[in-house]
Amino acid sequence: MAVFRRRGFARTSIRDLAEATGLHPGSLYQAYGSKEGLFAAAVTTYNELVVEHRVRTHLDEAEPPLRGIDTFFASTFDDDGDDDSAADGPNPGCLLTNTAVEAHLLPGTSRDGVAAGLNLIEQGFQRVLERARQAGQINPTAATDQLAAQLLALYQGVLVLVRFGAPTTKLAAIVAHAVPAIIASGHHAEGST
Amino acid sequence: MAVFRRRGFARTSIRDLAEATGLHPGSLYQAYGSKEGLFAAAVTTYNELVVEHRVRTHLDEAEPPLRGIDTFFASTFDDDGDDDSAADGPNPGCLLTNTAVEAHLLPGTSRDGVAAGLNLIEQGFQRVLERARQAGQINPTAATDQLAAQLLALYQGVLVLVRFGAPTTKLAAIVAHAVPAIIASGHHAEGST
DNA sequence: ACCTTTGTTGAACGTTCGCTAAACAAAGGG
DNA sequence: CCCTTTGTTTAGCGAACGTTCAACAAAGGT
Repeated sequence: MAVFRRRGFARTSIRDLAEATGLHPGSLYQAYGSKEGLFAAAVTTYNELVVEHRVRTHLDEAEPPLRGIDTFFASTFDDDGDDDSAADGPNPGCLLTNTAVEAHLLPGTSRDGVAAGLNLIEQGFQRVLERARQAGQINPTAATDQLAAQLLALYQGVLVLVRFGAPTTKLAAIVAHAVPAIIASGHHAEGST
Repeated sequence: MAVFRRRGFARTSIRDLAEATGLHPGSLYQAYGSKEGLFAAAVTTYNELVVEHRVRTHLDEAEPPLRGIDTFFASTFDDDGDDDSAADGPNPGCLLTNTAVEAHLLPGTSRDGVAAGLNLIEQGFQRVLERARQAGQINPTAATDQLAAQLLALYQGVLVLVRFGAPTTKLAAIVAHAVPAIIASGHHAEGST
């Protein structure tokens, strides 16, 4: 899973995967049927182990709710993220983002996995925005589904820049301003009505 | 160039490129030295033919200035973009975005090309924001360099979702709300001071 | 016309790829 | 214990890969 995250599907060979898993090619084929099957399983596992965990930690359990959004973004480029990010070398970004740009060249199972992962994130954004609303942190009439979609787009963009190695200070500034701007647009637009 | 954009570096073979260019492998090697050299040249050409053109059309020449930002975003998923986008099949997104997530596995020349392209876009955003400021469309004290960085991140995220095949209506809604929210944050933050 | 330089072609090289199947090992059941 | 089933290993297959180079063609100069 980590190897796919760093190298992408096309550049990761079965031999790379054999080495990373400690299993030999025959076993991998026995278990997953093909390289694509293995990849789809890796995406699913990534969603379960990484995405769900991050969504739960930062979006479902953080207090105050809006603080969780900040840390969700910041943890993509801080060194306190998931295990893979702590490893030496360039930040691997997010398997979903890295895969999204090549997903149309993969079978539908991998694409469905990416879609599921993106949906986890978007729904997580929406839930935390609902919590923020109930906590009086944002306007009661803010369209949280719309805000969640916007945050997802921004999040993907930040991940691209993270992956490309943009300076951490720049990323932090982007997040510090753009996230509140988007969230506040619920306030602002309604406030001026 | 178009093949790289659709398939990425790793998945594009020299034979693909020979077919696309009409030149044989030996000629490609004579001219570019290696597959990586060819790729770096493709990124440079993409910046010159596609990115510069888009930046000039939408950001440098559009009136009113803020309208240009809208069309710059919208043309990533409308069918009236550059020639490649008009072709049949999934939207190829942006070569820079697609490359950014694998750039650390490529030589520095390609990475420099991606950095140059991203910079073209960011500087284009900043120039159009300056124009908007002079036209009285945004707050005179807005930090246009900061806004430009935020717009670049959002733009990259939109491109990821475009590439992944997100519904056009969803993308349009994201752009319609998030872009003005970010731009208005110059207004809003200063307005409340 | 002939020679030199530049550019192109096409076959083939060594390497790597995804994948397979026979051989082997481990686990389970009677 | 023996047999069957399941899982693993390992060598090797055919195909594809990036790249090279001898042969050929085209362009330029005298």
